[in-house]
Amino acid sequence: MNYIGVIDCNNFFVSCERLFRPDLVGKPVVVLSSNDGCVVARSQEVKDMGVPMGVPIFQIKDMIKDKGIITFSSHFALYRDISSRVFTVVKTLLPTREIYSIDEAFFTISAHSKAELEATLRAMKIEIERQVGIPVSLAVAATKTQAKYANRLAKKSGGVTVLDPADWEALTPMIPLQNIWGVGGKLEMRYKNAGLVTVADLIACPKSRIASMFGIVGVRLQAELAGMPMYAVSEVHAPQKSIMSSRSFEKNVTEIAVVKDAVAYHLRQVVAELRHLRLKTKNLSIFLGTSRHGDYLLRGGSLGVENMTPTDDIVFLLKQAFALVDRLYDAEVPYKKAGVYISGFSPKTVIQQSLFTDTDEVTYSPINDLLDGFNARYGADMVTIGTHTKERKWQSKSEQKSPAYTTRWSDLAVVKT
DNA sequence: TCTGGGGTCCTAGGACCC
DNA sequence: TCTGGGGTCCTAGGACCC
Repeated sequence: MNYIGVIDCNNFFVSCERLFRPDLVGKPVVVLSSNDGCVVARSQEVKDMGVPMGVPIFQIKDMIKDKGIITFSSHFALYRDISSRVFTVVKTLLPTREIYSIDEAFFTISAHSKAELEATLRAMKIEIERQVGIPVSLAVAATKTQAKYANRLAKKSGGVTVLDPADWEALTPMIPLQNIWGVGGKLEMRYKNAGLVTVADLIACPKSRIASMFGIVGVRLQAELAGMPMYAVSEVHAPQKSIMSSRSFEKNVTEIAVVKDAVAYHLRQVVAELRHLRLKTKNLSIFLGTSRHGDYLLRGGSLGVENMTPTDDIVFLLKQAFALVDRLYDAEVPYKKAGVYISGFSPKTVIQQSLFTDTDEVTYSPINDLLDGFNARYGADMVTIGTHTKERKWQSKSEQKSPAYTTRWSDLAVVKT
């Protein structure tokens, strides 16, 4: 029988930090979001204490102190590097796989018997852990959605779970829809209001009713849960459709100059990535956000422009981004977040001339190549363009970051013998 | 006092056309 | 005096994921 599986790293960010701090194995560890705002990864010990995912750090301050929880700021360069090591090994074991996120991949596999498959997966788990040192779980079932659920079971039962169709069918009356991949809080409520609580309920519901109440998303979910794959495992990574950069401010910001500095920073980030991918973009939008917990909740927003001719020119885009800020910015509103979003990409080599091209649009500043050179040599964003204020008043804190063990020479781990 | 960031896909509703 | 309706396209925002 053919199966679809998912492999993922256990407590990935925490496991990455522990890789270089073996003394922390068995101790309670959390990794914080940027701005050190909330918990984004928890070790098993912390999960067992009942600390939920995403909890604001200030709410568990006492617990951190009392129970000796060790905290780290997010360190994405490290996690990305470890991630690529994991997938390099995975590739040798599972040729047909689709990398889905920084810490997980789908794959296909076939086997004659359940016992044989379990033994194969177990051997893979051991091999990955031996080569990279990050603990992983593997689970397989008939579809991606079923496999994601099987993976939850794997985490509680030694890291490997195989669900054949009979296993799955027996489980469906006991699985609440809220535990299913693709069902968040809002959808769970809507299903509940329609009298659908478990996976078995959804499978038994007439397709026409699902279609009229929940649209194409509901129909696909039903099929996946019934064992008919709607989402194939695709080895080729679909080209990225958008690039975003955004960050919360440490404090509320009301000066437009500071907002513009932040927007200029994010624009430099997305354009650097765009140029690295050798792409050009048509759509540029900026967004300004307010606190999610105040009187100005609905005062943020976004605004975009579409260019007839795709571009990767920082000077041109910066001018447009600032014009968007001028239109969106409201002096009465305290902003807490800003970001830049680009989409509508085409390859850099293709010169797509529009019939209606405004000649202003195709100008290209030599500053771009200059910046690329500086960035390559001295690291991203050493040289800035479009900055109004001296300090980065908007920047967030990241006070407990681990050393760059794998991406900076000076932070290499030292082996003591 | 203090609540992440980067993605994807889908849909509701406005603008526009005839 | 009487004042349509259906289709398409686009965009902002919603919902979800990790």
